[in-house]
Amino acid sequence: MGQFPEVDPNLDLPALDARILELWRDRKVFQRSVDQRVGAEPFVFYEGPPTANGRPGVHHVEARVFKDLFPRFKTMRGYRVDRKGGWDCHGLPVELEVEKELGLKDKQAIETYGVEAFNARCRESVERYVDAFEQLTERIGFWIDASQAYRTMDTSYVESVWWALAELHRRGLLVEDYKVSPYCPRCQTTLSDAEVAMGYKEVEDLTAYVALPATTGTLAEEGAALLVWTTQPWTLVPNVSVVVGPGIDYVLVEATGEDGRARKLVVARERVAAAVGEDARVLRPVPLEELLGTRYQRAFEEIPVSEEEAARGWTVVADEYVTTSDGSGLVQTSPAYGAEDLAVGQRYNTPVLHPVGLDGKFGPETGWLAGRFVKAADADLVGDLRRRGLLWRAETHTHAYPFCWRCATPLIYYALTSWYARTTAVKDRLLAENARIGWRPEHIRDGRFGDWLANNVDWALSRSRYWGTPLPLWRCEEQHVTVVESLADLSAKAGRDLSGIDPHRPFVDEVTLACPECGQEARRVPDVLDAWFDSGSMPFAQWGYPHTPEGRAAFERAFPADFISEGIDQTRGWFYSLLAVSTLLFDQTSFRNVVCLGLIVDRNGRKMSKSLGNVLDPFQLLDRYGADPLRWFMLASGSPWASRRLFPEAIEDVTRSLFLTLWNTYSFFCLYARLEGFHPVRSTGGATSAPPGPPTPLDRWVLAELADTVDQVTRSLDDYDATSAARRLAGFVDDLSNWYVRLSRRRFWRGTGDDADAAFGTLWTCLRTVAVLLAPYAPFTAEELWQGLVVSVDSEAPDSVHLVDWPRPDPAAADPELSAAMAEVRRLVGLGRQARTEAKLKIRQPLARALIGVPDPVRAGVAGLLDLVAAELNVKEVGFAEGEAGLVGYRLAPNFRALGPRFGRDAQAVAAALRQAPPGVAAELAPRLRAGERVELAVEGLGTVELGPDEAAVVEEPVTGWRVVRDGATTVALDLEVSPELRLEGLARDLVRAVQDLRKSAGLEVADRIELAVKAGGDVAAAVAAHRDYLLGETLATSLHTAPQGDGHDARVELDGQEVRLWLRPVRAVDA
RNA sequence: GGGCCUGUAGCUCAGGCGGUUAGAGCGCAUCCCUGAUAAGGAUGAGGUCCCAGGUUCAAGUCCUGGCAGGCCCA
Repeated sequence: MGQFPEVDPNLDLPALDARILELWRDRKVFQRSVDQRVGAEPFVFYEGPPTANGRPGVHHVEARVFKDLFPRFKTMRGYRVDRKGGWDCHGLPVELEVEKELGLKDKQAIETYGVEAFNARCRESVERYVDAFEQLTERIGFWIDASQAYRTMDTSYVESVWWALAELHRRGLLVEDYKVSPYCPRCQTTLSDAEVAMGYKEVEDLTAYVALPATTGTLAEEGAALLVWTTQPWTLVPNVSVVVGPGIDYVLVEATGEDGRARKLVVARERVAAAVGEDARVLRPVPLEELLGTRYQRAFEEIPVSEEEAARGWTVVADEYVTTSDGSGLVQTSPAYGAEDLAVGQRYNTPVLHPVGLDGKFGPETGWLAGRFVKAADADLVGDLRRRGLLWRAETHTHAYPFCWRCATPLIYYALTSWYARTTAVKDRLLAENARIGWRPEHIRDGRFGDWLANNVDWALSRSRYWGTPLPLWRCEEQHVTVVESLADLSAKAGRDLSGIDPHRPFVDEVTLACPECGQEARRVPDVLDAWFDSGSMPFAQWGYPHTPEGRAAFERAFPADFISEGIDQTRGWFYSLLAVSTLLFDQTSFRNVVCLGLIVDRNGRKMSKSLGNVLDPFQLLDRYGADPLRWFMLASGSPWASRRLFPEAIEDVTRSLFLTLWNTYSFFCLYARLEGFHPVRSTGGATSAPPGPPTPLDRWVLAELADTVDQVTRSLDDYDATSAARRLAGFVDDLSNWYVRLSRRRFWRGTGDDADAAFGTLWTCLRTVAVLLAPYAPFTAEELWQGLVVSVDSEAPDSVHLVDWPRPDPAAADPELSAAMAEVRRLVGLGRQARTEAKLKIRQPLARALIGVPDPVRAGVAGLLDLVAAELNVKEVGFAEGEAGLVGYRLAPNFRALGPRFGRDAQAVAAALRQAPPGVAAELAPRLRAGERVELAVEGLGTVELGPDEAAVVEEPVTGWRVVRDGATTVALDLEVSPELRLEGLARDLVRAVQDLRKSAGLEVADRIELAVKAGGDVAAAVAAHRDYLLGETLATSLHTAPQGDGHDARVELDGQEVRLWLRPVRAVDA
């Protein structure tokens, strides 16, 4: 058997990390931790692929640490947890990164540069950033198999996605539709709702109330105009109808405008004051029937229209979506530029004017507007309306407007054709499956995510871009669509071998097919796929399903996932795409449990962003503090799903309060275990265990706390609650260090008997178990402890903590009564210290007696621990006040839990009577209540009331003239009298202390023996004489002189008002 | 404008089912202890538990309405 290591009391975590990383590599620990569970029940984890379009930030550490914790925990619990990495490679973010690098400004520039070269650069960019992510992954100890990582750009992955689309098409769930979408004119692409959501900004826009003169009916005869409100004046150019609400009351009002001209306007009754003005005069109601079909003058007539079109448009129609929450209650429509507008246009068969180009600029048919970006034309358009007398009022209006989340260009709503996944067809199934998912936090299920699903709309999949999975759709002149589901399928349909082709643009664009229906040439639909569909397909696409037998087997083994974890922003990103894709294809959710994570923000609660300059570089933090404190911070502070403030001091705090505390305990153990030759004993089962030395109450207490910690940590982690588990574990480490070890120190010195064995054995068991519990959280520190505590002394133990089985809670060790009693003891010690502080009597001065009072339920437990109180308070004797005749008084305390329900509003009166019971009454009632009897008490306003022992608690208190300190029902009375004997004893302790200081400054080891000389007079000399053995024993002195004996270390100290001279010299080992 | 979350000490955060003394850590001040020592501990100051109503014998906790911040969506 080896020896425990020498431990450097200074903890250097970054150096420790490097050591451990090497150990893991050498011993292939990750691989073995998975392999040793061969045949075990699988626990399935899915890696949500990060988009490799930039350097990783601290938020990536957050997600990756959670993705590491639970798989490690489950592995130790006996599951087989395969962890396949993954990378999201496609999509606009990557393209934008490359555009920036190449200085390309728009799609035209990309075409000129060449799609093949552009996509090659995209591929390179992705591969470059993947490297940085892999470094971070290793550095933080995130165990995931990077060598087997799936990449959404790989051929087999693309083929799987093609299969998915083909499958949807077969089932009629992939359709093409003409639809208005949020559109970025700079990127020249539509955006998904999730993308739009990322780019809302508060802006001031010019809004206009416009008076459109009626040209038919009674309104025209009266010279009235329709008042419409728009936040986007440019949409009046392609306007084709005005919509009113069927449930809304309209009126005709007369008012004078800014230009001094009186007008008659049709407006919703509710909106008169807001839209027209307080002084508007209501002339008459306008019934809906009168309004409907009324024709009006176009606001702008730049765009030529045919007679036929003119006949179908520019009339008043009705639809439910009109509200009176703002505007005038009359809404203008331009079907190509608004989703509701298009719906109304289709319903009433209005013309569609589509004068805006893909670049967001007005086309040539718009006359003076041609070539202008629509949003930039608003001001001039309003000016033009004013000149022509059609403007009622214009004003700026602050509202949230969507901008392109990557390039910050204002989006416009724009009609294009797109391919859609018909998620609305499976909406009920989405909702039902969502109900089965274990969400952390739970409110996401019915709140944010459930609402989103309830309002589900079809998923627009088309992107008019370059670097993405090409839509596997080929179309001929006759508009017949052919769907391809693999390269083999493509080869067959194209009539030549294309199995080696890169399934990206431009290569697949060049492949043409003979249409199976009509034989004409079919060309690929040029769009690529929304990258969210790629990542949502990972459950099967990561295995190349269903194109190979191995892929099919792997998918079936690992579907659905037991656990995923990502930022809460993925609710409408990956969480949705995963659920939607798997429900469409397999009619079930692809994940059973999901832990959502909040934002990591700076110390002021602001988002970290490059522009604010408040970004923390994870690599710098790791180099400075090591991985474990950062991991712990992510896992243990606050709520994972709330945004959390991260700054260096927060990590330093973790280091100090947890890791340094643990490290001190560990180095303390190793120091004395080496010194005293302690070895854990191997039991027959092969595992080492604590020796069976008789445990002290303190030993039993700490083992009970340990058992409770194992139990609670296990339960919490089973429940995906990392934070509660971490708090319990940190609490135990604190208890172990600052209570168990502190009170047990002397047992580790010169201790070879049963008591020392029990102490060493207990501490070793605790530290060893902490190492195991800590392993999923802080894999580096846990490993270091395991190596030192176990591997160094037991060659047959697992050679890594990460190969160890998770500890089972030990119900036999749990002891809630002892825990409660010890908590009370700690409260007593705190009160005793307070008494000493107030009396200015330092702990080193022994005192004769203390009397205590504690609540009845813990009394028996505390009785067995009184020596701990005595030792901590340096008091000779501690006793309950009860036995001391004349030294005890009683109070009665109300128990509201019992009194409240029984007495209702009189409970307060009963409580007061109890509290104010005179000492004599309390003294008489107390013993009877304790004996379980019911007693009678006079209560003002109620007469005599009978109370049971559960309704009134007895509090006993010392009533001496001593220093008394109280906290609730806990009381300590200290006898402050210092007798001459106690004084000498105190001086002896002072002297010991001074000698120890000298030993320390002389550089002696803790076990060195010394010759000692003390030159002093008066009481100090008397103290030396009276406590000679104590003095020698405490200072490891073999002889005591009254004067220096030659060379040595000496010091002068002042004790008891006089100078004392100390001298010492180490004794050679042979002399001892 | 809507949905959800959050609001407790100077700072970061705990506070099952409502129960009468609201806690911890950090920071600050004053001390103590020291054979874990470039550690450890104690005591103290510091709180209208965001505000206003309500329910209740009893509200940090439950309800309603506000306010502020965050996230998501219009």
